[in-house]
Amino acid sequence: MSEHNKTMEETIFENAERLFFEKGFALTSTVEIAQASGCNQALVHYYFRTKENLFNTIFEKKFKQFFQYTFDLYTQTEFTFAEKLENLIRSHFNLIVKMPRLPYLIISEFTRAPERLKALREKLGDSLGQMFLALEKELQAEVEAGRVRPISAFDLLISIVSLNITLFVLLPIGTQLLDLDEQKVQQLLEHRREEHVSFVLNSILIQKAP
Amino acid sequence: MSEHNKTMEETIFENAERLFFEKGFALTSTVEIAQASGCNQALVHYYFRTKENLFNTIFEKKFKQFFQYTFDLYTQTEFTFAEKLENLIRSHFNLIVKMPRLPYLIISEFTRAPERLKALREKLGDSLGQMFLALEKELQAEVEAGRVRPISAFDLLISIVSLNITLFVLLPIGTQLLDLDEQKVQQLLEHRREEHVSFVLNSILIQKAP
DNA sequence: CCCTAATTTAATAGCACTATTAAATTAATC
DNA sequence: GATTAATTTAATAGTGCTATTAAATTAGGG
Repeated sequence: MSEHNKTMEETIFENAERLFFEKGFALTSTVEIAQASGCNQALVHYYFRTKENLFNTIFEKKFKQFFQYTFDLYTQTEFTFAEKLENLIRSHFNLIVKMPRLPYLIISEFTRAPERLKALREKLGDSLGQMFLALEKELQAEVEAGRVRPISAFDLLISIVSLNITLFVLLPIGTQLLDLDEQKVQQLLEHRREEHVSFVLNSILIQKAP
Repeated sequence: MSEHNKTMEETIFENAERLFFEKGFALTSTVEIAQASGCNQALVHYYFRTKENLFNTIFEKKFKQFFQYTFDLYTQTEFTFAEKLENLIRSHFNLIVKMPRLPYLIISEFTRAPERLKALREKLGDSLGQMFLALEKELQAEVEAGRVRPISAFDLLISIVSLNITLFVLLPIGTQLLDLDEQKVQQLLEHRREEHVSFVLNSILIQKAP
């Protein structure tokens, strides 16, 4: 239990968050947000002025959160490269499990209004760049040691991200298409998580001849 | 040159196609389609009755086209498994190059209205299933021969599709974020196409000890 | 209890859009 | 050239939405 009862502003914010994530910007109206929060629609505008404003606040919060986590994933150091990579893939996957609609939202909202990207790039700061450089350095050391096939950190990350996000972007469609129940979905996710790990490690690690 | 000048119905259809692919269903209005076609907005409704109708006609056409092509990709037989796989990945990639906005449209429109899936599943017929079975059979033969690590056709296809489509879904965002010009985009695509081939083949083929 | 500020509501202006209708125009046929 | 059908337009009903304004209500501090 939190100290105080939720203020209406918080309630609105949370309902907006939920609805935007469920249905995206265009299909969520301020009327609906108000109804879900048990207040008048004008109140939504009183607190957040515009729908765009409200959405951006929510979106930026989640976006930053996501990339901050992603950054944190790569700061442990007591592992081998292969282990760290394995961790990275699993953690990134697990992170998306917690925010399964974020990839779709990022895609659809930046496709709708690409100009917002530049603003976010600044707000993100260097964290992503730092992580990238750290990975690149270690990766190239492994390549030179002959333990990893030649590949750039850029390519490696794109591939990992592609595998992870597409699964969640296509999951609603796949669930519908294949008539999957909750349990089947769970199984599929666990299976694919390990498949992503295998897929990437098998692809870049050079097997020693026995 | 075609035999006759385009009828207004065709003009409307083509402009609608272009606009829907550029901006998706929600952000394209029948007014805009009419303006682009040089006619009154009522005419769009005269020929196609509703916007939904027009969109579905266009979408189903492209969707079928895409999967028909995909199916055709896997009917050649005079190659080794590795070569066929290589072909499949490259051709699938090249196909998306020709319809780069289709993946995004499939994702966004089925996310918007998932019930349409069932209808399309029937219209697609067996072609996809056939291709799937053919691949599965060959794949498992390779696995048993020890030339390929154990993996299902399902997993393999998901991974290939993930790599290929995410690239195009994220490309508009990436282009904006990294300030890529047309030439850089071209280079990136060619590079990634080959990277996808390497990534998949390295991942599933078992290297012989020298 | 009164005053003031914060919160909430009711009402509505105004926009963009889809879809329909009836009328006008063009083309086709006889 | 008159008649009919096909095409196109003008006008508009009707919907659902965002945002604003002014008024009403609630809560807190003196």
